[in-house]
Amino acid sequence: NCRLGSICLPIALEHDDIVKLDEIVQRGHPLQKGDHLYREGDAFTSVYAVRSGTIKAYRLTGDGQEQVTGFYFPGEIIGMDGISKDKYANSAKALETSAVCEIPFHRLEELSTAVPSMQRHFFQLMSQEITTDQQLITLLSKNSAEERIAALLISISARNARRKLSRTSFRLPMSRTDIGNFLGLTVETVSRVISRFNKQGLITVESKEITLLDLDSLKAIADSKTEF
Amino acid sequence: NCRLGSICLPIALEHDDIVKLDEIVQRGHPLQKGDHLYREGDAFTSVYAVRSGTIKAYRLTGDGQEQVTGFYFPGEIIGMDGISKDKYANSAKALETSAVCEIPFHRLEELSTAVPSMQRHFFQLMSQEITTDQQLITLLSKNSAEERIAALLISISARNARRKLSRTSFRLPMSRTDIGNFLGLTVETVSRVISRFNKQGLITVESKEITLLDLDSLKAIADSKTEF
DNA sequence: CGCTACAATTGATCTATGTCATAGCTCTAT
DNA sequence: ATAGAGCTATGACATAGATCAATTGTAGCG
Repeated sequence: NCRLGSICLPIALEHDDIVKLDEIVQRGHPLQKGDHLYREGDAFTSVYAVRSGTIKAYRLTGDGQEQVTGFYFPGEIIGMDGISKDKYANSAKALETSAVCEIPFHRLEELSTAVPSMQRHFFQLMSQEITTDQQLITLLSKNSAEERIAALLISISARNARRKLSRTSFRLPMSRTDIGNFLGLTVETVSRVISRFNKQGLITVESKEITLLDLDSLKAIADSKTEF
Repeated sequence: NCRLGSICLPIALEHDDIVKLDEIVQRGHPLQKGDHLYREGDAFTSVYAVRSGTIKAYRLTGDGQEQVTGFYFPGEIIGMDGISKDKYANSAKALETSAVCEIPFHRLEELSTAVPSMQRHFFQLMSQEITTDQQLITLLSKNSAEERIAALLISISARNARRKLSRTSFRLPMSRTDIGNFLGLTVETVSRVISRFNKQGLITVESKEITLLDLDSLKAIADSKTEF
């Protein structure tokens, strides 16, 4: 029922292998809004597939500020940053009621050794995370506030589409502060840009409910520099 | 002689396993300044361990600008971003005469299946790349020009130290333009900050030759927000 | 149901960094 | 050597976005 085979794992795996993976996955794990899945520095044990809800990943800077490093939606995998040092490099916190599948890493390693296609798939997931981070680097280093926010809206829209949800109408699970933090902007700037998009007729907003009225124009703004 | 065992692969591997790895590595590959190791979009075949010199990784944005995503020094591994889509997501170019060891990925996969510690090590390398990228994200989104440049200098210094080279005196292999591009700054800002550090007695510069006179102060500037 | 605390908006002002312009420097190739 | 093509440096000016401040909106909670 947690369709790992099709969502978390878009790559072709033999049916038998999916069954094997299925066996090591721990279900359940309901999280309330604000609950932590793990914290920066905790011993690394597992990666998690988001089943429902939204998870925010963030790390603390030297002076105690928060840096949001990603938002994770259903079907996405979180926690792979913990592998290198055997402890999580980020904290992960639920932005709303969420559920995740826990995948104990040592089991995943064993399975990867036994099943080469599983190993390959996991290499690909990690590589994917690298390229996603590099896209964010580009966004932060080259794009204006408007471009960054348009890119985020388009990204969320595309991820919704992948889950067969509306591409144009959805609820933003994160606060304006989190958006700003993720995109390297202040809350005020985020608020202003969103208001501007609203006035320009590109979107409609009622607090967190958002409707993208002119996807093409938003894409044009976002893609002016980078795909995201 | 290419001491893979100790530098590229700091993790403990059995002697026999190192020998096996050694067998699949292709030596040689001399690169002249400006030569490409691979280009964005090329079919992914191998990852590379830098043996000598410096390699710059970069990608092109939608409007054709360059975004530098990393500098790779001896002992570091480049090309892992290519795994997810079976083509390189970055171009890699030699900033000076360099040599690399080519590690064909399909051989590495086979070896990883056969040797669990090898698999684990490669997972760790990829995870390491993720956390490095996330540190850069933080740097770009939270830190001032001075902090970014101090952080880069400290990072290069630390990587030199790891190779038993001088921690305080070295040649910057990349141009000011590349530095700015990597750090999300313009050349002019890079130049000005470096001049300022010079005037403040923190460093000495003669074009690309640089000496860090006051490592502690530089660290204080860099670490004010983030380790790098 | 109303209180409280936090989230979002909006305006006024400030500032770090970008942009533009110029000039000197450095390396490479002839 | 020397010419040329890029690099690097530095100044003057412009601006996107930060900061500060005040107001309104919203969601938990007793």
